[in-house]
Amino acid sequence: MGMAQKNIPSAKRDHLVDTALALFTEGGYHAVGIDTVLARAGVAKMTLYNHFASKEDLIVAALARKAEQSAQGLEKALAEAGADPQAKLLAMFDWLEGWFRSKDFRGCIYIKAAGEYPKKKDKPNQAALAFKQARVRLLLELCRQLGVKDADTLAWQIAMQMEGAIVVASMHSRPGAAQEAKAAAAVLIEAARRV
Amino acid sequence: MGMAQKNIPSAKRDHLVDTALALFTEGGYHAVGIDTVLARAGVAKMTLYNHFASKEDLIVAALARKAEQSAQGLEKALAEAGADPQAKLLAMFDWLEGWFRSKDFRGCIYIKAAGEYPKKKDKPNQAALAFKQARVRLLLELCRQLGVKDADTLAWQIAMQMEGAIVVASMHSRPGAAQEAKAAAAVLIEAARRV
DNA sequence: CAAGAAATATACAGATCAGTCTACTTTTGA
DNA sequence: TCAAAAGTAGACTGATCTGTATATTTCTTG
Repeated sequence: MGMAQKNIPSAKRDHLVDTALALFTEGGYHAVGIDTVLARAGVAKMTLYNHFASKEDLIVAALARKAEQSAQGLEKALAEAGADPQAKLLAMFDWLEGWFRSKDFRGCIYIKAAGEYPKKKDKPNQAALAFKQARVRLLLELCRQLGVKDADTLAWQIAMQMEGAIVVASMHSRPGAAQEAKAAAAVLIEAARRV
Repeated sequence: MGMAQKNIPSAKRDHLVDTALALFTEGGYHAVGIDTVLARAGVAKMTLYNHFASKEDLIVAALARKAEQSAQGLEKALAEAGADPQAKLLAMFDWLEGWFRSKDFRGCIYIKAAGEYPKKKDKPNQAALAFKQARVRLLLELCRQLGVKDADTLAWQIAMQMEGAIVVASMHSRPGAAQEAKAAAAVLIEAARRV
């Protein structure tokens, strides 16, 4: 019978996830219905439910897809910044600016996912938190490499500067926020070095 | 006939807005239906639609109610901080921490509103942006009083530190983010003074 | 080619959604 | 007191929602 197994790679599944990511990014999670995604993807409803148990699972897959893309782009940007951890940290804000200035920038889908699925047990909420935690771990690792005394505090401060830049850039339509945040991060790093 | 006029003060209307604010804060805007709000408020559906043209208008009213409460609390905190603009700026982060540690802290309803109503023409989006703009204006005024050279940049940097603190506190369940952000703001202010 | 898997179209269930309508009751204020 | 205003109950649209059932077709691959 016509039943694909869940989580098995498939071109249709891939396309579905890509379409879902684009539409949820544009319109939000609750506001965009399954039927809209299916129509845009040109895929039958049963194909969706053969690959995913629920809409929330599709959302989680879309969040994971974005996480891959994001990690890939960021790793490249960090590699191009060279070996210096400070240069890498500051390069993250240039990378942010590139995102802010891309024509399809609609803010952070993880912040939005946590907003629309506020309960800790909600799968999109868990996926969003996991992504953010990974980013903080990356910041913490770089701050440790800086050799500053309180790497933990600095990492969270830079994390907040980044999250704030995303919020300001999206809500106020202010892509230049990235450079202001970068300058702030530089000041924070210098101050942390001096301690 | 039984038709109250829109935007006319009324105890029922007030209670409806309070209930809506609480429920939308907890569960999100699309996820919480009109019927849920009405049931919780103990109010008839026609009472809602006699006071508001649509659900979105009720959301806007709830956002406005929160803005009043927020402005009231913040003004008090700033007044208690004394006349020094730097003290006022740093006091904002203590005020943030109080909010983060309140048992009903669920993140920023304006960030969420902008996320769920992403189009600029959506009324909740406009209301959310207006609130955030007002806050930036307040920060800018305080930074100008500091007498630093680039008050504009400093104001946006502190704004980002605040927004980031809100995101981190809510997503990572980290109310202590407020103090880390406060320390960061102090560093940024000191650096801006030196220029 | 042939068999099995994958994807399809379509109809449907059952719930929920925002919003309307009507007739009735309660509250309010001159 | 009495009339207008405000609020209520409840049925009712008509749309939309997630998810399922079924029968058919297309694709893949040995």
